[in-house]
Order: sequence, then structure tokens, then C-alpha cells
Amino acid sequence: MNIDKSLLSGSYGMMILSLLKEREKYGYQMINELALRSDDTFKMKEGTLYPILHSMEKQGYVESFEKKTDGGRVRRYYRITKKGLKALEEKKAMWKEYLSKVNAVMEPKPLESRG
Amino acid sequence: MNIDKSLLSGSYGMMILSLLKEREKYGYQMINELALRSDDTFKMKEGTLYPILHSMEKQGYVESFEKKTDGGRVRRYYRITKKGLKALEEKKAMWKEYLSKVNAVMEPKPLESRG
DNA sequence: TCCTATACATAGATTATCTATGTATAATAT
DNA sequence: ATATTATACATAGATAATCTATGTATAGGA
Repeated sequence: MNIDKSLLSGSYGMMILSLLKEREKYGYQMINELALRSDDTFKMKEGTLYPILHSMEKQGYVESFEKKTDGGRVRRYYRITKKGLKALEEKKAMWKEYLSKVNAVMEPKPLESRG
Repeated sequence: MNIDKSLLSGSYGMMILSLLKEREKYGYQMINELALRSDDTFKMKEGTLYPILHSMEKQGYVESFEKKTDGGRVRRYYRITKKGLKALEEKKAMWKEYLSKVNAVMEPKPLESRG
């Protein structure tokens, strides 16, 4: 299925922080993990990811450092900060709230069963 | 809770078609129902709704007609078409797919339990 | 040696939504 | 009667998230 890209809006940030909560990762790796775990539903472009990472670093949600591979290639790793962990929890709470409200609109409770 | 507006992206269309599936409605009414059912989480602006309705009409998802109230006020009602019903089903399928993929990214299955 | 995958990056386009504003009428309060 | 507020539709321009397109550079395999 080819999902409307507009649906993605806003959830990419949450997903990236979630990936980084597991362990520190570099950009290209995050793109690949997103594709792998979502069966290619989320094929994030570099032009999407790097600006997000840079902005998150500026906000203090992640910090980055360079690391060399055995082959000599330099990678920029990102690590989630305490502030980023807090932001992730907030984003997840918002996400749940959002889902429940969409559900409430699409499947309204009959009057007699409302709080 | 104040939800990131970017999360809304793309789901408004689905919610509007869903409201219209119940019965024909006019614009202002949809705005109010969205707010009521979502406990004011979705406070859609006219500047958002009317362009969406016009575009949906152009796409053939809805058709509209004017109706007079007892008071003499003229309202423009919208009615979902067959094409719109089909579009709604597609949007709902995409929505479910999207939710399940976000979930798969955020809570990856351990290797041994993957299909 | 050439091609592909890896790796990071930026500029500009696209699109959904918002803010702001405008017009007009009905209902309500003073 | 008159003023205010809610209703009702509408458009223009701003904002922000993502995309497309492009660039640079290196590693690894054919």
C-alpha cells in the first residue's frame, strides 16, 4: 500500500527519537531501520532526515559525535539526551491522545453511553 | 492536551468524509461536530475546512446544494458520493496500515517472533 | 577501472494547515 | 431600536513538514 505522505506529518520526529532511545545510531542507519521495520512503508529521504536531526540537536533532544568505522569511513552518530527522552514521552502521549480523538470522531458513542 | 497540529495532516479529509457518511451536513456543522466529538481537540478553522470541501467536490467525493432554514438563512449542504464512499474506505485502510507501521517501528518484534 | 552502496548535506518545491480578514444574516441582549 | 454575538461561507497569505533534486565524497565489489 502506498500511504499518503501527509499522514506522516509529525510522527517522524517521534519515530526517530524512539529509534535513538534503543541505542545511539547514525543517519543512514535510521533510514534503513525505518524501512526495514515498516516493510518499506516509511522510506525516509535524506532530505527529510538530516534537517530533522539538525533541528533536534539545536533543541537539545539529541547530541552527535563522529566515529570512524574499521574501513575508515566517518559516521555521525546521534544519542538521545535526557531532554530528548522527555520530549519522546510527551510526543507519545500526544500521539495516543490524537489516535483516541480521531477514533471518537469516526465512531461516536451513542448518547446513552457517554460519560 | 494541545496536540501538534502537524499530526493532523492528512486525517482531516478522512474525518470529514466519515462525518458525511452518517448524513448530509453543512460546513459550520462539521466544524462544531469535530470539536464536540473530540472534546475540543480538533478545532478546525474555516480556512481549513472550506478549501478541503471545495477540493473534494472537484474530485467528485462530495456534492453540494443550498438549503434554507426556517429563519431564512441559506446553508450549503454536502453529501458524500459513491466515489467519496470508496475514497473513505481507502483512506481508512491507509490509516490502519499507517498505525500498524508506526507501531512496528516503535515496538519492534524480537527476531525469534518475526514471520 | 567502473559502478553501486554508503553517508552526509543543502536548496527549492509541494502541500496541509493555520492566521487573518472579509462579507452577510440571525439571534440575543440592552 | 440598537448593539453585540453566533452563525455561515469565503479567500489570501503565512507557516511548517516533507519531498525532489542535486551535490560531494568514500568504500566495496564487479
